[in-house]
Amino acid sequence: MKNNKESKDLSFDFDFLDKLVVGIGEVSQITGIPTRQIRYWEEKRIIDSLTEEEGKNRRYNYENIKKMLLIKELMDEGYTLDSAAEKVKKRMEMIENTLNKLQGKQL
Amino acid sequence: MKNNKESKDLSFDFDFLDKLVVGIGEVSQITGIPTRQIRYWEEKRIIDSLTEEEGKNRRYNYENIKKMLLIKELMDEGYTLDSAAEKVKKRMEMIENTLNKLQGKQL
DNA sequence: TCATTAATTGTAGATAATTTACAATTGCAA
DNA sequence: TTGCAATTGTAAATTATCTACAATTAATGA
Repeated sequence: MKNNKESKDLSFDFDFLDKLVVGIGEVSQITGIPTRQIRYWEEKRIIDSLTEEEGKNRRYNYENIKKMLLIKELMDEGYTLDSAAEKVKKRMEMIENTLNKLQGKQL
Repeated sequence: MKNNKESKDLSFDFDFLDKLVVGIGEVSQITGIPTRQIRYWEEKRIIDSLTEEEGKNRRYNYENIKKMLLIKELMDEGYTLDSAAEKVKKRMEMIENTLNKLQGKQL
């Protein structure tokens, strides 16, 4: 069953999350990770963005942001950037699953 | 019971929504409302933003964005801007309630 | 039809935020 | 102390947003 775009009650709002795309400044505010560091992670291909062309401003979706937060968490626990990034992949899959289940239930 | 910041499973993520603050460009992308129109609505005090000082870039939270979407919906149904804005207030309260309930239950 | 008001749209010039690129710095482990 | 990982600094260019003033379009009532 698809998420009904017309539903007015919007118990919660997965459509919103789907459309949610933000710039690097906002990501930095949300996550507490400095913009400089976000660019560095991207440069190292630890994370990626939705940015269309180079030179244009970077864009991130919920998944991107979530990934940064998870990596940050692990690094605070002592992981290196690379190992954290690796570990996060699996965690992301779990989250993806959880979200899908919730979405399926339409809350 | 407070939302536990440390919870790793993050069934869903109300902390995220709380921190979510985006610029006018993103709001425009998300809602489909042109930036020019968003500024106009703000000028008319139909909506508001979190912007700290004038001249700095506008910032919006989830509530702000939701309000715009609701107003847009009503105007599509034929309401005038002012009457839509008025009607939306009540609807916002209902949503606020729903969200609070969900948050209370921790999903 | 004409005037009036509501709603939106256009844009110039100034400012804010982000970009890339090159370089320096810091911390840690061998 | 050498080497690598991770981060940080910043200049100059570019992109995005800002305000302010004005024009345009649409609906309504006289």
